[in-house]
Amino acid sequence: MARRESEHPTELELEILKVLWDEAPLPVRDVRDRLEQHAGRPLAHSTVITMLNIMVRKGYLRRKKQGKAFFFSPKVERDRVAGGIMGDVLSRIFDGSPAAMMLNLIETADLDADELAELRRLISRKAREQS
Amino acid sequence: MARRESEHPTELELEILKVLWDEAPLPVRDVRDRLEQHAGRPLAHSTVITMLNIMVRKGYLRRKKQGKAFFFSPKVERDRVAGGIMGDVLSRIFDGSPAAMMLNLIETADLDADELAELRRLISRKAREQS
DNA sequence: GGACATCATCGAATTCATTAGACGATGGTA
DNA sequence: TACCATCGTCTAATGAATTCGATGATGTCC
Repeated sequence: MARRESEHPTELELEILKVLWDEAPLPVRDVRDRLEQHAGRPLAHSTVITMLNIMVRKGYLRRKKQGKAFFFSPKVERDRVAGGIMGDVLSRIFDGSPAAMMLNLIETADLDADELAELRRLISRKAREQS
Repeated sequence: MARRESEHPTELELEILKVLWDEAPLPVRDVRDRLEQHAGRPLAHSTVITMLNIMVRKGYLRRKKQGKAFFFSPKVERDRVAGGIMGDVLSRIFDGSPAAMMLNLIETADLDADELAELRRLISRKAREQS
């Protein structure tokens, strides 16, 4: 046996999603251009089509014919994908402890005073919402 | 062409690291047992050996002969691996914005008041350290 | 010493992710 | 209409991750 299909977008899939979250629907050619510009990823036209079709099959994208070409749009929300990946990291790396994850974040990411203040603000707001 | 080797431990590699972070050095047989017990991952003996050797090659583990069998130990620290993965997610998913990452964490992970309070405490402490 | 249990090496099979060329369809244009 | 630019499908190659059997080396015990 071997590995099962990943339950989250793979790296290239994520790059493509980011392109389409920024702007959609887009035809293959434009996706290809933006991948090269923004992600520094020069790919053959057919490579991009293949990826896009796979992503449609996986349910990440939808496609619709406009004129003679297909246009692609995200079918999954950015926050949902991010949340899925975060939840995965949370359980797999930090054994489900948000505090451990957060601690690692504030130690690893090199945060300045403003950023720390903003994080604290976010937490306070969340705490108020809950009570 | 195809994908380059992952710069972080893969899923199975991470399971193995977790076993060895808990207790090391361990011989293959014990690693295998713990993978089955803790991670619900029943693998053939040779499979585990293969993985362990790959991980030695990648620099994740070191091995030493004790008696007739090899014993394996982590060569990378838990915090460093976690930090590497977090940094990767931070840049790839959240475009390098810790605040965005944090926001997602506190929205996604279902945190109670105590946990929120602890997170705030962590941030305050970090802020004090910096000033 | 010989049988049996242990342990590691090697090679190989599978599957997913990535990459792209060959080829055919289609529509516009000279 | 004949040619060219576009666009999509299909097929296939490569490599990483995972999985394990066959095989051989090395002890241990009676």
